[in-house]
Amino acid sequence: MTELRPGDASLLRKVNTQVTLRALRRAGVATLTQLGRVTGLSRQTVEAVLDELGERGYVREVPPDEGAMGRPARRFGFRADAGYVVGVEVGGDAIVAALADLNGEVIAWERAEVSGDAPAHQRLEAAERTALACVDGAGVARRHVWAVAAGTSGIVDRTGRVSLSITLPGWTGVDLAGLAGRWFGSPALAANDANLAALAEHWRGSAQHASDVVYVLIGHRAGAGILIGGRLHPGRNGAAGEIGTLRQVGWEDAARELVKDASAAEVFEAALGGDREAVRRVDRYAENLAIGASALALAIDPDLLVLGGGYARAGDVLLEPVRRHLAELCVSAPEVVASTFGDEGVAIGAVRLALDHVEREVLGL
Amino acid sequence: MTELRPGDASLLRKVNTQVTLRALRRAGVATLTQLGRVTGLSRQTVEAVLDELGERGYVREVPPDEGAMGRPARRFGFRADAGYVVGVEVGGDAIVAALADLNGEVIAWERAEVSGDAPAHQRLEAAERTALACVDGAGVARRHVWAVAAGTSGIVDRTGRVSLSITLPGWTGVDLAGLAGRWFGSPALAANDANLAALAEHWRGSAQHASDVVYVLIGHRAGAGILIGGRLHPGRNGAAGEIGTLRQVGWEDAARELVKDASAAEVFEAALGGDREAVRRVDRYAENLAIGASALALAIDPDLLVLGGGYARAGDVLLEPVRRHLAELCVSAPEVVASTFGDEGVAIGAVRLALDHVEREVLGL
DNA sequence: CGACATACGTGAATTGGTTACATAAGTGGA
DNA sequence: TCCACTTATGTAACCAATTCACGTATGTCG
Repeated sequence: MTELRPGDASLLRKVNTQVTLRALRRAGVATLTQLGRVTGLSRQTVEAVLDELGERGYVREVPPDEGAMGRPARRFGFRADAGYVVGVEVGGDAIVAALADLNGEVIAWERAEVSGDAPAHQRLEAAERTALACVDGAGVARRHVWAVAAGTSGIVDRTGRVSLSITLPGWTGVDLAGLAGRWFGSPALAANDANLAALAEHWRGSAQHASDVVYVLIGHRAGAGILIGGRLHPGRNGAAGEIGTLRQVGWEDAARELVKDASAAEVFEAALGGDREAVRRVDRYAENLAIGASALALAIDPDLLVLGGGYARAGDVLLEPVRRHLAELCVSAPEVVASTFGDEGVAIGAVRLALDHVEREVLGL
Repeated sequence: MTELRPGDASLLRKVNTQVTLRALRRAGVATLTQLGRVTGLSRQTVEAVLDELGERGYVREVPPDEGAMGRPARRFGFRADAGYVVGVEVGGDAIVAALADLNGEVIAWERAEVSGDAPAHQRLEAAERTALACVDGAGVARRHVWAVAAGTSGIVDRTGRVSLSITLPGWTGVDLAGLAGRWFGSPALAANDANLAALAEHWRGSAQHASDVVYVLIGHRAGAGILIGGRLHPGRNGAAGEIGTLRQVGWEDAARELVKDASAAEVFEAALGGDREAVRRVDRYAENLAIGASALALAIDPDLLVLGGGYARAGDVLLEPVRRHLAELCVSAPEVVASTFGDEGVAIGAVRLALDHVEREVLGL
């Protein structure tokens, strides 16, 4: 239930600040009159709001446009460089960090390899180093990082603690959000990697126009992330989408059978070339995948199913059989598309999560 | 995305009207000062709001309290009888209609049997007759019915049309909401029965304190309804929760095996008495149920799983083995409870859905 | 250089809300 | 019966946010 609070006059200003800010960010740079028109507010109100935002450092005046008719209008722009957020993927064999401004423009990447057998403390140190290097390398002051989000495999509870990890040694029980908060002394969040990848697709990828999304992250292990109404649905324990653990679904050994003796890329390549055995194996893998995916699709009836992660790069060689099997299994199968992002999806989703936090807590609402 | 509109002063009044109305409905009857205290608004504002609501017919002044200290305060109450809603279950072999006031108090029930083989038009006529009889019998004028909602088995799309029904003859394609709208000339909604039953449990049943709920309706056929954030999650095509159609899940023939030669009630009775064969059959049924339920639970990771419908009345004889199998299948199995409502759950959920519509559309927000 | 277009600046009016304080209308005890 | 006490009501002054109206400023174009 939405907690409904009474409103005095200052509520109006809050609402109109949000409206104006949103319009300004969409427009990039705009005049008072333009903002008044798109928001439906009077020019005077927009001006008052922008004055306030200017004092708080979120908005700056830019030089007026030249060559236009009439008196030149003052122009304003959102100060995307007023603050920054960091999104980090703490993966099995790599750390990926992204630094983004308040518009979500990624201005720096940093990447580091890490052994899959590395103990938790070592992985955490690598993550911290990578995040700090990313920020320092871009010449951004650390105190300007307003929020950090981290994504990792396994089940992450709502406090940002890894409550269960099967793949990473010593990872269960790690308070990822708590530790990440110390990197920059900022608020910090943590979530499951597939969930974040789903968020990324909804933000700037294949799922922009979908509201309910199931994202299946496929690689050595498969996991799923779920968006309901465009928002993360982690579930009570952060375990939503963990369908792979159901024996009947068969995600456990699906990947193992696929690769058996060759690398996954080789198998997909061979299947694309028409190799009978490879085609059969890919089809079998697709079927297993489709069983789990259909369980999710039937449960949630999403607008869209996105396949991402390493194996998704295979493209239609894999997508087609998945679509075929899914259609057999589902009453009304959702559209199936490939992820837009490659390795960066999780970090981009983490950036989005951190931005969500900033927009909620700092910019108000 | 929440469409963010600019606010002028009248927005404040809207917000404060909602706050006041909610406080008044919670309190039942209250004075201006009391409402001011709980809402955080000034007495004057509350008075102005209540004046308006009084003119619109939603609030009435009641005689002041006697015997209290100080000047007697004017007292106000929500006029729950300003309007009514009707909730109808259009089931396989019965129609159940409930008439409720704006507080959701059910003031009349009406029930009619209908043959499972009855063609669609006959079932629809029975539904209309039952709904009208319910309202007429309570002495409520038909024009005071502000909204109607109907629940039925099968997949109901977001326009309220039955897009797929396996059990009821000729039911696929019926525009249930459209037809129900003609009964009273009111707005009308339609949804899947399990979804509505879930809503009922969340409103006044076993799931009041849960936010994400999976409700499994078990009887001759099993279906599921899903609540996310306390709200209905029908999915893109209204098919969310239709996990039973997945072959691997085995809901298709679970019930058939259970009853085989006896009635379900007899089997549960026998199992309770310790009959080995009956216990074995119930356990097998519970396992099948748990497989499907665990797929839903893993997908959504709900706060609570509610078992309802005819078979759920068996109680712990069935619940216990379901819990046991579920714990084996799920990483972190949700709590499992029995539904609070018997046959009335769907109609009560329909009442809630109709009330939701009224509160949204008529009372504003 | 004047006509035109467009944005800016200011003041009054409106709406909705709050605080402060005098006044009204009960109860309870002397 | 009357007076103190308690609690609610009524009224006035004030504030915050917004809008509208209108005059003024500042550019371009012919």
